[in-house]
This record gives sequence, structure tokens and C-alpha cells, in this order.
Amino acid sequence: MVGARQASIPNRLLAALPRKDYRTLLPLLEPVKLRFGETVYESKSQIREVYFPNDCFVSMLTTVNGDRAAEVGLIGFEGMIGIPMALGVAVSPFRAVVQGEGTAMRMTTADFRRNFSTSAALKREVFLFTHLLMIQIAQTAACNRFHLVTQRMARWMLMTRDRVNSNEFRITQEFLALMLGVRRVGVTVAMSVLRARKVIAYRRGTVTILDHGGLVAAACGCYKTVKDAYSQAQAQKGNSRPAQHK
Amino acid sequence: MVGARQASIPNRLLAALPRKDYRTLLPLLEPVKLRFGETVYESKSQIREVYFPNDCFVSMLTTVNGDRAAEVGLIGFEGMIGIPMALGVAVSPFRAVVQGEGTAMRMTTADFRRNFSTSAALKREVFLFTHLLMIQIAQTAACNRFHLVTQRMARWMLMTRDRVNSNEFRITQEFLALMLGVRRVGVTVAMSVLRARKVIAYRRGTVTILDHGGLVAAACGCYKTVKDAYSQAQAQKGNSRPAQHK
DNA sequence: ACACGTTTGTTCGGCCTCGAACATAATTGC
DNA sequence: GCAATTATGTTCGAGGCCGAACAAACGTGT
Repeated sequence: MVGARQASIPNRLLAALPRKDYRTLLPLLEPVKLRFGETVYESKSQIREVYFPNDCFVSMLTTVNGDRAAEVGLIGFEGMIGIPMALGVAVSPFRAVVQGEGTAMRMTTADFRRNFSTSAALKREVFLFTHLLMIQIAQTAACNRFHLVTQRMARWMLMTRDRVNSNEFRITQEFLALMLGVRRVGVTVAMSVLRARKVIAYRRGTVTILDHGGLVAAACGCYKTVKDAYSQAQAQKGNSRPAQHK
Repeated sequence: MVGARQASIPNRLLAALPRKDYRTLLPLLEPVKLRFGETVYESKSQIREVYFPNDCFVSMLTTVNGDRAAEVGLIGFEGMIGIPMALGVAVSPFRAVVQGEGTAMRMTTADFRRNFSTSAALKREVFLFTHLLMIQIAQTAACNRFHLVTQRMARWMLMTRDRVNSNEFRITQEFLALMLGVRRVGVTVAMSVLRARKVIAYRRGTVTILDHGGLVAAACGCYKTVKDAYSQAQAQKGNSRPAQHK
């Protein structure tokens, strides 16, 4: 019955903590609503709070030449926003923008710092996520180099789907183009190709995945690579801590 | 006289440690020679040792589709090879290949783990470097998306220059093409453009930077962005620890 | 000095993405 | 219901990089 606890704690990172550690954190966690488009951290700004998404998700963006930006990472309920804090840095190198509206548990940096140094379990979970985030960013680097717009867009949709846990979500082509760092027209074409194949449907700001397998086929292997890294990490935890349910 | 100690300890990360912490580590550090092209870690392989480069430097490569690879990070004397160990993971997600021949200080994972948990200074330095590496990888992601071969190649040469501390270094176009994830011909063209501008000179496996400023101008801003992040981190340390020399 | 392998240079057609401009459709506010 | 705004669709020429194939120059070892 490992799943029972997870059901009541949407954020996977928090859910993976021993009950004792979680109880200590709970009074310090404030549920907040994150609205679509909201900037959680400006690039190079001070980090004042960290966030554990419940059902929202946030894009990490890096800027080049001061204007053009591209998404380098996507973080949802599987992780935490504010990873630099875990590495002893209170400044966010990335811009963090809410991509999927929803709620998150917020904690002040002071509280986080205090508990981070005392809870070995929190450290372990946060560092593991840091590692996975690094893999995601690195894969994005390679993906940006090699793969076509349609492939990268399909990957983005799949990553989003995994975080909203639904085959339908709101997104405009304009916004998606910003994330992928391409022209909007490029997204228009890519989306209509997938629509013609009946892989997705969409209308003014809403995309529906019709054929999940087809979308995976349309995406590059980067989706699977990153996803496998995540699930393998989960599996490792399960194996290395067989006594967790005690 | 902060510099005096650094002069005898080539690796900056080790050099930044308090003398006491460094003394503890020293007997565990084995100097090894890393030869050009040598694979330090295979992707997804177990990490058995971590390395603190003295004058060598190592590329971190990510693979897509199992065959094509691209460099996502370059690590030299400013850092450590084996960052996943700091995050509690003993498997390298990347392939690590020696790019610049030289020596490094090697430590077994067991020794690293032991000392990592007891030396707050080592932790601080390694985590700070982890953060900087993450910035480097993210910038590479954006760079791969937006910038032309010539720009990215110029950036690569500058990053290499900073790590060999020399305006001349050995590299073939074929190898450089592998790192950048482009065709060799693309590198040939890009290099001849820079040669025509008298920014670089080269002959069969050796590149010489003639005009550093010109090369910076030819590179994209990503070079400066990442470099600034590194030097800012150093400055922060200097400010926050004014009593370090005691 | 010579032969061989390695490294660098050149060319070709084709595809993807670019920037720009303009056209149509859906939603919102009044 | 109508106007204004937002979102999506279409087209154009240009440029960069692609894979492939072939040519020339350099260096090494015998």
C-alpha cells in the first residue's frame, strides 16, 4: 500500500519522504495557486521561495542575446522549483514561467535551508531530482541540435501530457513556438501535419491527443530517453529501500 | 596571498578548499594521466572514481537515437568529473571523453562519498560547480537551437582555450564536428572563414588563436554568458568569505 | 624517398527553417 | 449583433545545413 500515501500528497518528491520528515515540513508548506504565464523566478533574480508543484508545471527558460529564449526544462509534480537552493545558490539562472496552471506547495528559502540540512530524506529526493533535471536539460541540448520541429513539438506535448495527466490541455501555437524557440508558423505547420495524421486535434488554444502511440512515434527518442531515466530512478529507489513500508 | 595556495593546486575546486579539508583529501588523491580520446565514463555505466582535472579537460556527451552524439558540457581544472556522485547517483548519464590530454587527481567513489559527507567545504565547492555545470548545459541547449556553426565553433575554441590556458591546441576538424554535432565539412568551412579573417590559423590537427577579441566577436554571446556565471560565482565566494585567509 | 593513411578542401542537389507579409477564422467585449 | 482582438493558416524567396561523393594536401613510418 505504498500508493496510499502518495494519493494524498500530489507532489511526488514530497510523497517519497518518510512520514516523519513530511510531517515536519507540512506546517511550513503553504498551498498557492500559480496562474498561467506567471513568472515564478526572473532570470538572475533572488530565490525567495521554493515550490513543490501539485498539479501545475513550470518551464525553465534560458535567454540568448538578451531577447530570444528557449525552454530547457519542464518541471511538474515530480520535482521542485528552485533547485539552485539545494546547491547552495539563492539566485535562479533561469526564468521560470508557469506553463500549466494549478497549485503548488510553497516554502520560504529560510525554511527550506533549515530543513534541507536536517532531513537526509529530503536531501536525497531533491538531489535525485536535480540529477534527473540535469539529464532533461542535457537531452534538450542534443534534441535542439538534431531533431525537427515536428519531433520536438511532439516531445513537448508528451511531456506536458505526463504532467497534466490528461490528453487535453490549453496551449496556443504562439506560446508553444516561444518554448521551442521557433516561429509560430513552424508550429502551425507541424500541428497540422499531426492533425492530418489524426494524432492530435486542436482548436484555438486547446490541444487534444488522439493517438498517444502515434504521438510517441512522431516524437524523437529524447522523450523516451528522459522518461526512462525518471522511471529507472523510481525503480532504483524501490529496490534499494525494500523496508520503506515499515 | 590567496593565490599562493592555488599555484600549487592546479584544480581550482580543490584549491578553494580550506587547508585542513584539503590535507584530509590529499592522501586519497591519485594523480593519473588521461590520454586524448580516452573514455572516462561510458554512458549509463557505473562511476567508480571521480576526477579533479589538473590540466586536462573532458567533454560530456549525450546520445540521441543510440548513435549520434553531441557535447553538452566541457569540464577542466575548474571542476570535477563525476558530478552525479555528489547527487547520490553512481551512474553517469553522459559519456565522458578526454578532450585535452593531461593529468587529473583521481579518487575512488568510496573515498569521495566518505569525505563528501564530512567536509562541508567540499560539499559547498562541488555543489557550486554542479550549479555552474547546469548553467553551461542549459546554455548549450539554447545555443544549439539558435546559433550558427561558426559561432558555436568559435565558442568551443574559446572554452577550450580557457582550459588549456594556451592559444594553441590540437584538434582535428573531424573531432570538432563530432563535438558540435555537425558534418566535418561544416567545420572546414567555418574554420576557413575564421582563417580568412585572420582570427585563427591551423594546420593538420593544430589550431592557433591569433585574434582573441576577433574570436569572441565571432562567437555567440553564450560564451560570455557562461563565463560570466563562473567568474561571478568566484566573486561571490570572495565576498562572502573575507576571512578565508586566516 | 616513397607509399600509405590521415586530414583538409570542394562541389552537388535537396530539405528545413528562417523572416516577412498577408489572409482567414474564432472568441471576446460592448 | 458587431467590432475589436486574438488565434490560426498560407505563401514567398533566402540562407544554412544536410548527406554524399570526390579531390588534394599533409605527415608518418619504413
